[in-house]
Amino acid sequence: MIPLKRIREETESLKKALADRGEPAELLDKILAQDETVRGLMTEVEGLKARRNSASAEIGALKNRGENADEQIRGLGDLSSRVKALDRQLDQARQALDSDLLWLPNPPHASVPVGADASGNVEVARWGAAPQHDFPARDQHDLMVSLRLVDFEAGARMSGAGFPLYTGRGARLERALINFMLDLQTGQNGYEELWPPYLVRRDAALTTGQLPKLEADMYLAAQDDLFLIPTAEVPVTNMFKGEVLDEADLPLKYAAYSACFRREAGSYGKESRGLLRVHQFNKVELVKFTHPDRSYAELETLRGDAEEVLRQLGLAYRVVELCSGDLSFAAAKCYDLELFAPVTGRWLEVSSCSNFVDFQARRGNLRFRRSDTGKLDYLHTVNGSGVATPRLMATLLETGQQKDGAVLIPEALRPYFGSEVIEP
RNA sequence: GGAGAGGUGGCUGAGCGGCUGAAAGCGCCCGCCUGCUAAGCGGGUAUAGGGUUUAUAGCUCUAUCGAGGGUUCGAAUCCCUCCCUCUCCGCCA
Repeated sequence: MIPLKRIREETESLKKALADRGEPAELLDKILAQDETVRGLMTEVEGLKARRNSASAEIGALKNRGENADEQIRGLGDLSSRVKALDRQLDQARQALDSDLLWLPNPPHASVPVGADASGNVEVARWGAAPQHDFPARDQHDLMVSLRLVDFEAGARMSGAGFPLYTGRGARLERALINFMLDLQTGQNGYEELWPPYLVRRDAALTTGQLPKLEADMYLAAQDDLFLIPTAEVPVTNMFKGEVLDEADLPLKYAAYSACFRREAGSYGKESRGLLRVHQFNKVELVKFTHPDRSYAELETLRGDAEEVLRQLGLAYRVVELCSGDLSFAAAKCYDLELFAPVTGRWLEVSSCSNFVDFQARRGNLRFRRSDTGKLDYLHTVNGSGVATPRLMATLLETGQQKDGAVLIPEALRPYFGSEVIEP
């Protein structure tokens, strides 16, 4: 949420920032016009209210002295009904304005490269090298099927395409990955572990920016009007909704495992083969509540914490800074971590590390008290996956496969998986 | 699912038609005092928005006691609807 004052004062720079995102300027103009209307009505109704209030105070004073106030009361009824009518108009105008404000995306940070779409993204780091297999290597899908790690057909039978059923060693490998990542983040990286609810209320999804714009991307449990979380970011970011934190406690760092549910409407075909794009998946999410002055520094370290997962597993990856046109709705700046899947031959996004600055904090009313001034201020939220498992498993399998059809498990994962190899 | 209680400031908690933007306590800030610490004393301390303004200073107005509606000249206080939380019972992993 962008404060109105800023929209008024920095109209032109905001228009440019939104244009960089590919967002048309009309919405901003509409908001400014509505703001004019609201303020005009406000001035009018507040003047009337001031008159009404002072007249009422006089009546109160008279009555307290036991005097008659009938004369003063007469005539105020008319004023009151005018106030009521105007108030109604004002509410309407304000509601229209507020709901439009919720559709404005976060303007990109000054450091974000300008670009129209993913082609404008900038690679900022690269690590490791994927193996060159000197045998006919299988892709992630074929490996999962032949090693019976995932039963895609059975999953589809019960839930439809995109709901993988992990079986046997596949289920164990999935569990190993989750435990490995949680231990890493809660251990050496110092995050506190959380295990959040998977269903959230509307207002929680509004905080993080899924609502109102991205409602169609989420599953809805209609009977109770609860959304299945697309990421643990949603519940975790809301854990301090409406609360006031102490400045000295910042930053707060949380690592949360959750299942994630995404409708991914309209994205089928080659992109979704195997585990490349699914409706339900597992993920360890990292969330930080930070001081406004520190959020960009915290974004860098969070990105490092997510990268650490990939490094310890010895997988080749790159870091891509998203350009303005590819940023998600709520993000001001974002790095994607992409694994290289050697057989599929593509870079696979396994994490988005974003700074949302005060955008989510304003929507969710997440505040802290400044110790120097004693004043309330919005904190900043930073989060990223650390990381999502499906493409991680896919890359792990493609990378670790051997000539004989077995898959070598990375050393860091062996204590969790309980074995160093998946035999054919 | 059934029955009851309740939602007030950073927190606890009074108030139940006008003198209440809201007692008291805690916390926090400033000052005093005590060789350190603790205690004590005095003062201050809600948020948002509009107007005015060079000003995020000041002044002023308005709103806010879960949300919305109603009664009234006037509502934290009375009435209605909804949301949420808690307790007990039932059901269930």
